[in-house]
Amino acid sequence: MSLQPRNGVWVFKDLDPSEAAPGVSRMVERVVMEQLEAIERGETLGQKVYARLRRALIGGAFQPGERLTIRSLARLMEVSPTPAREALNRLVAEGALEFEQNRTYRLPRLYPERARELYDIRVPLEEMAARAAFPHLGRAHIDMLKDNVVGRIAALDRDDFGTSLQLNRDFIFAILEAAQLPIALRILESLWLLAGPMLHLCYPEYAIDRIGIQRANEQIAAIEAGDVEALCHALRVEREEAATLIIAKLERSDTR
Amino acid sequence: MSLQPRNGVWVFKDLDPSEAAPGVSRMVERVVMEQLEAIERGETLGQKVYARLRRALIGGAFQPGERLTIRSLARLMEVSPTPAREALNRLVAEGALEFEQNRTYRLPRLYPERARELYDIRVPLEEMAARAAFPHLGRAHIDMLKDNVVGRIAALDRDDFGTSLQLNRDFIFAILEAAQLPIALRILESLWLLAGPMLHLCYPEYAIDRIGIQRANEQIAAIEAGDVEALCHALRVEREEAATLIIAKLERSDTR
DNA sequence: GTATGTTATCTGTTATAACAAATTTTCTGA
DNA sequence: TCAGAAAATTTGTTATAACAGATAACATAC
Repeated sequence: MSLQPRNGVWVFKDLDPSEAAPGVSRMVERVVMEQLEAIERGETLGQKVYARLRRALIGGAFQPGERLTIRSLARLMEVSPTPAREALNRLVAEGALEFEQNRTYRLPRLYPERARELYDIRVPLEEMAARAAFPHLGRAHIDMLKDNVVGRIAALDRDDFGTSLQLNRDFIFAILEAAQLPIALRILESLWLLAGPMLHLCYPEYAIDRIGIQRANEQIAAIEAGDVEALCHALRVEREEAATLIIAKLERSDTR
Repeated sequence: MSLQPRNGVWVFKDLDPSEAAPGVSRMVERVVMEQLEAIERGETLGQKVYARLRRALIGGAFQPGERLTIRSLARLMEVSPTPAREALNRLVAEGALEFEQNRTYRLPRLYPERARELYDIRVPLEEMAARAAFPHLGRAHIDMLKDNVVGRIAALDRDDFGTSLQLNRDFIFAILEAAQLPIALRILESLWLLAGPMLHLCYPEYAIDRIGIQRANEQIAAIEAGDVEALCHALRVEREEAATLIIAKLERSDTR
């Protein structure tokens, strides 16, 4: 498993065949070790592959429209095809990958309509969750959110967009998790996964003028003031701004 | 694969061990046939098992909290554990099954909070979809919906609650599909699957006074009148009535 | 050079065997 | 009769082999 930076993103994609067969006994040994390690923490290999692949997808490690194969993923993760296939199937079930007619796994292409739909779903769902979360948001949450914004500003100051995006995600889900709605949370997490490649596509551009920071501060202020409507309004505005930016970007680069 | 009626529902659940081993060669032969058959229509065995199991779950074939095992499902469907496990994992990814700490598959228990959450998610999502669908709803759709209601009344007249519930589902999704939002549709289908066992739990009770028919007619009238707000209002009212009934029922029978 | 047919490789799918952990059953001792 | 230990069974997990279909590479014929 070798990770490499590509276009400023951490990517693990080099399927160099030269390192594919480094002695079977050595490989089996390593697999067994990983297996034990995974079992130690109660995680199956399939879950581990899924988690890694998910992180890679959010991180923008793969190109939209790119094809993924069971065996290459298995080689990459140093497991057998079985858990690799399991991870791919789970991502297909979530909509993060597409399973085509000819039985190939592929990253969805990014069309403007897809971005539009994603936000049309997220906005009402997140608003519902925010309303449910509101009574549970106390001093501890507010402090955490403020720290989060401080961290984001610091990250932006040093052009660390990866950390900034991660903190952006943490901010949103800190609120959503407070709603204590497990089904909604699962859906929203899968929607974040679907949005991942898009966000990554134009995040520096979005973050550069720090409009997101401003919206975050508005949301914090609304929570402190006990104003649900203001929170929902700031939330809607932020998402709509992001959606507009992404859709515009996709429309410019839409070759279909 | 033997189906049997239980509590008025079609169930395939008898795992009588006596019919488990009807001669290996005979079984292999049948599996190969099924395999060829599945490939003919471009469907994998895993997809077939998934589709059947999904239908069974919606139909109320399993009790909430009931445990499912890979091998018993495999025996039941006359396939190997691999596609059976694939189907179970896919249902876990959708939230229709729970995967517990001790690595067992189990149907979620029905608590009032779960029903409440399900409707809190469905209502804003379906309203969004209905608004998106509205411009596409023409004469053909209206006629289809009217036919649907006629069929539902006829089904209720002969106490055919299974058909009535199926037509209820068709009515809802006829509108939702018109929105042409693939991601939203996928989510709403999985939510319908999650709601399946609940609906089935108290459907006759809900259908008996035909309040659903009344709401359906209101929705049709709203579409004919070109009144989006009226459509969404009728939709919200219908879902809220159903939610109230289900939650009340679950609270009465909640042993936790 | 282009088209066509053939071979080789790669693809996903599935059944199977082996393994460890959990569960159930059985046996044993009081 | 009951508690507890031991054996047997069942569980999910994973690697592997075999298979059919799809794709690619290559050679052959025009």
